[in-house]
Amino acid sequence: MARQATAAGAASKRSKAGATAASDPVKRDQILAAATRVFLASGYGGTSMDAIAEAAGVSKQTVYSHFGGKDALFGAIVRKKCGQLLEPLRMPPQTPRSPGGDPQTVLSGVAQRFLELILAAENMAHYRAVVAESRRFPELAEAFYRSGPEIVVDNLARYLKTMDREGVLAVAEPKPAARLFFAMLRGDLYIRRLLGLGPAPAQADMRRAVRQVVRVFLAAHAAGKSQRG
Amino acid sequence: MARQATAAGAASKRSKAGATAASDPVKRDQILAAATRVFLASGYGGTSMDAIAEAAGVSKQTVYSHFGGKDALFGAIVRKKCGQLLEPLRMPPQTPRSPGGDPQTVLSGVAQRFLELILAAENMAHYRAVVAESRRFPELAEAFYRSGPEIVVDNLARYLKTMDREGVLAVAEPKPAARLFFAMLRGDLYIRRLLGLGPAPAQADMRRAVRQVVRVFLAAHAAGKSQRG
DNA sequence: GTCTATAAAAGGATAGAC
DNA sequence: GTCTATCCTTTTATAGAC
Repeated sequence: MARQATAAGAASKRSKAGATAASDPVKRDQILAAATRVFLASGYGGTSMDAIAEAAGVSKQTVYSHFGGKDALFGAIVRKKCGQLLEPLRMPPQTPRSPGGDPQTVLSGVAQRFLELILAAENMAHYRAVVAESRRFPELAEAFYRSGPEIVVDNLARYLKTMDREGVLAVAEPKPAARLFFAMLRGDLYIRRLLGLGPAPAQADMRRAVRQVVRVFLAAHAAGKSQRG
Repeated sequence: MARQATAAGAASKRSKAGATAASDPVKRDQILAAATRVFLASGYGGTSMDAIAEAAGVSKQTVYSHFGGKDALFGAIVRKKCGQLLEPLRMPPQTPRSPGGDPQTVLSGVAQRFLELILAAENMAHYRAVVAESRRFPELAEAFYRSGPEIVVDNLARYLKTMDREGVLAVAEPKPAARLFFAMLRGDLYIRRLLGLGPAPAQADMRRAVRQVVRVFLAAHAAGKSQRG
């Protein structure tokens, strides 16, 4: 567990405040990267600390020095990936105003980027691991939900609210509508990949899915209607 | 117990040809039931054969006699649950013709039953296990897909095709439309339960979700439109 | 701070009595 | 056919040299 306590009369190690056990950031990143690869490839139960140490090119003891144990290491890699989840979506300058373009264009862009994101192999593996261990690590499941699904819904809901106010779309309940929009994108392509069935979908498949979703969504929320969802 | 055997000259057990290893169906069901509980509660990696034997009230050797090993046992319980997946949906007499009622009623019924099905705790755990081990057991993932998602889509697509032909709905591509319908139902309620967040959804939540999905779906496929999805 | 070597425990699978 | 007892590998975690 690495504790400095016990005989600490007063500041035994004055240099570099924290870092009681290990501090080399290079080794730490090596371990983190290797652990990510192995954990996401084989799952929590299927991964041994030996495998991680070997993949990282360090000794097992070094892994234990940097992270307390298997649970903590798994938590660290899952949390890190949670933090990076939506990075690809922040590429476009994300200006809060001037969304640029008609709703169909905007929604298609959002859908396309979201679909690519959730279909990426690394993110699929991450989701698989979080779901699989959601009982053992409930706090990781919650961190994931808040880092991904919740944020994209909030962002889209804000946009939909604006469109409704401007009379461009009819969206009485922005958040449920946004949730439905993303649910539609987690369709057959997604489930099949999650189960590891068939090859990765072609760009054409993804574009077809995006078109279908946007079409249905817009049909339900055309301006002038008084829909609630 | 207590058998004199050993000295049996000829045809010690002429009765019951097969059954080289084990045959007691009661014990077998005990093991299967216990294994289902433990595997679905703790996952493949988190479950030990000792735990299964104890939960079943038999010795570990008996477990090995009935099923070859851990992998085979896991496969057996997953396959069995795959076969039972859609049983609740077959309750209504499932007459191939005369679906009875307007599309909104029919679709609402389908949606309600499907939502209850996928939100049931046992089915959630089953899905979690299949997804988690889809790398180690690809054939189980495929069996699941064919036992559940594929069948419900085919059934709904057939109905939609009929409605399209009768001019009640406008569904140019029944299967993609059916896939989208069920994707919409795997929405926020579903994801949150899959991640173990919050309590089980109330009936009111489910009905609200069903209403939203059916409303959006019907808006997109109202008769007279020439939608493709 | 990192490595080598080892302790301590758990888990999958099997042998042999009855 | 089922149980008890055991084998042996794997795995988590730690101790001690440098």
